[in-house]
Amino acid sequence: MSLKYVVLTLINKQPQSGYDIVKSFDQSVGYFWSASHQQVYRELASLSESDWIKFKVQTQSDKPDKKIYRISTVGRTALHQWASGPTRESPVRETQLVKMLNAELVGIDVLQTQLEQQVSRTQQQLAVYLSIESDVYSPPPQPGDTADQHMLYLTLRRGILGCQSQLQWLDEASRTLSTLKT
Amino acid sequence: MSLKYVVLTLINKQPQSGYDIVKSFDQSVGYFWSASHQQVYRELASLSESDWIKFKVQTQSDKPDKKIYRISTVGRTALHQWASGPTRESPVRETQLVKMLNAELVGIDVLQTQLEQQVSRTQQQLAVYLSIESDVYSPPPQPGDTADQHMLYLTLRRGILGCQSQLQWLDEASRTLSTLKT
DNA sequence: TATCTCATGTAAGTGGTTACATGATTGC
DNA sequence: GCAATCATGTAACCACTTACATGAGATA
Repeated sequence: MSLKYVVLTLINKQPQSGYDIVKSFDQSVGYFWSASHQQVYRELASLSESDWIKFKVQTQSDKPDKKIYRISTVGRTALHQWASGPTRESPVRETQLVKMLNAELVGIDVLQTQLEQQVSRTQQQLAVYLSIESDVYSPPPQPGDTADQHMLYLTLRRGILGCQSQLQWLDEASRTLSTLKT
Repeated sequence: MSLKYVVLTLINKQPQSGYDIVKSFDQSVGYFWSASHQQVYRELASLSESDWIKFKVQTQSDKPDKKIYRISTVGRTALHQWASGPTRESPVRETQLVKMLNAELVGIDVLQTQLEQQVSRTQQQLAVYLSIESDVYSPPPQPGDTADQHMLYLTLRRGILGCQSQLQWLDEASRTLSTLKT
């Protein structure tokens, strides 16, 4: 799939270690892509083997050594080609909806509890995104700013809008379940 | 993951053949889960092997024979247990956002074209959902209707809200790209 | 003494995609 | 004759998860 290109994108922006990339997945890139450290290290190994990236070992006295990866010319070409191509929509997979279809089997109460948990998780997530928006992006990027800044803001916006849409559905769903209980 | 349980859910509602299940994925269940026929048949084989489902071959004179699957007692217990348990949020993966981060590499024009394609695909999708909503669910399910009907409607609503949120973001993103071009 | 952060990996198993394969019937 | 629908599968490969593993320095 495209984890390969996510990793390439990050290395293209800034030469860095596998550990740094993992941190990006936990933080900034995390609101539109997730990956575990095992995936990242395996991807780095395979990208390195196909010569899309190169690395140099950087020794450190106080911390373990790290490998600093940078993109190669072929790598940048490949990234360009991929990013220019058409985008296929990613497959939909919503576990909660499957469970909802089993309403008669599990009972309404169980579903309500599950939805409540989703509400609080989504609200927390949204709160994080909104605080980033007001801390980092107020005012939002202006025409004079770099394309990069605009794009990062747009990815954050995607996260925010997604959460809000999710919450709206969760509200509809909770109301429906309530009416079914009486 | 939970493809296993999606298949179980469908068989639990109504004993049916693999082919029927594949059709469900292309149609109704399609707006919150996707699966290819290969996946479905493999899942049926493995569910059958673990005795969560049973099948009988139904011979047909005009069409090829089919295997009609039904859920077993252990299968229903397993489904109940899974559906009652906590739901983890599914990992986020949005390819287009990764491409957006490469704005400086590929250029704004390319991204605009990609977004336009996403807009038209999403609009088509939304139109389909909305027509189902007005054809099948007007008026929407009332308190007296079956839980199943309410749940099916909610899954449709999830699809609609998702499309609308996506379109809202696409609009924001397109505007941003326009301002960057000048 | 125990846990956290930094930094890297291997191994086994499951889930998912792509391509290949068959064979009968119906409709244009 | 060609494509579509019905109905089932296999094989190879790629993506992803879970668990296991190491080892040093920092902090409580």
